Amino acid sequence: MGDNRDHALPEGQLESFLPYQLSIASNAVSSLIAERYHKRFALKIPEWRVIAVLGDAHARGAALTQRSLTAATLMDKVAVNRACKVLENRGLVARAPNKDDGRSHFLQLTGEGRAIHEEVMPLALATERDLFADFDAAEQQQFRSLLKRIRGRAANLAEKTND
Amino acid sequence: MGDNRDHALPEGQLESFLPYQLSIASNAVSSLIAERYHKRFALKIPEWRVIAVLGDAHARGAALTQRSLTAATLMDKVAVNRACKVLENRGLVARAPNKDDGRSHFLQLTGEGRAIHEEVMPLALATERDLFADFDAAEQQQFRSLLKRIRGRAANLAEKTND
DNA sequence: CCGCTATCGTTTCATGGGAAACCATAGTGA
DNA sequence: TCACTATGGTTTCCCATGAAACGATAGCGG
Repeated sequence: MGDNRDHALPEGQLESFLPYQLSIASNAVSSLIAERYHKRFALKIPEWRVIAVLGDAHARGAALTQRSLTAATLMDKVAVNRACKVLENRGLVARAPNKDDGRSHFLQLTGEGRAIHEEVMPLALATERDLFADFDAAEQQQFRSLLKRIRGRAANLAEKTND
Repeated sequence: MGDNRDHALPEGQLESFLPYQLSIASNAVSSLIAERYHKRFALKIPEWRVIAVLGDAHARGAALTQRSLTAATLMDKVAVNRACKVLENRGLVARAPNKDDGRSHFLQLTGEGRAIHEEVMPLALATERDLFADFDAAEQQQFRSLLKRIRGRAANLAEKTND
């Protein structure tokens, strides 16, 4: 028995475990994006998401509270708050009082914020294109649909487990 | 104009951004799994992964160093070390000296560890089945393949960016 | 054998992110 | 109007994670 040697694993069960594959794929993608945004705009992903949503809102002539940002980004309200503070300090976002509710403010992109948004979105879309360059249209659609189903399924199972 | 009101977003650009969908789907799945493992075995995901790989190795009569665990799980060496320490303290994993290299040890599941492994794997597979219950075989295969391609792509782009 | 460098594992440190506690304001019912 | 509860936002605390520093051993070249 000197066979107990250390060696690399030839395709263990972990490799074929779908949630594992999902996790590492997602991590790889997130890392790439985080790196690009950080390098070019010194923005973190939560901040970028807020900009994306606020830019969207601005195009529709709307301003949003943190509450609706939380809903729109699926991020934690703390994460939203932190991102907003950073963006406000950088002068990319401004707060306006909400006369209907003294607890909250309306947030919107400043001129500078919109300028960043104009640059940021193309980088996002370019990165998406880079990543999915060798997916044809049908595959992209399929991928979207599979992800959505999985997400629904997981949420569904989670609430059942929480009893 | 009093149109600047706060309201939920009707399908912004973020919603359709594929990396975003990937991220939230992955989070939902990971949370579900983490919750289940924590509830039934008080194991965290890194610990579970180590058990999975060591169980695999045991079936092949092999013992592994932390180094190869790191390679096999794609986790950080610190994460591997921490998981191993926890498992060792719980008596699920034992260290044997490595006579060829005084810096490392061979790790393997104890009897109790194997017993847990026997319980843990079915739960993993059941969860996988739960999650992908409404995917037919072709869809699962497709999903696997798409994930693998994306992962490769992202890794590829990342190294190009790191220059 | 003696240094020099590389590698394994461990510890320490910094950062990110979520949970819970907290404050202020809103809304509701007596 | 006066409690009482609910909610938006903020702060605080804690845990998970990865980077960097570190100690110990290995391996290599003189």
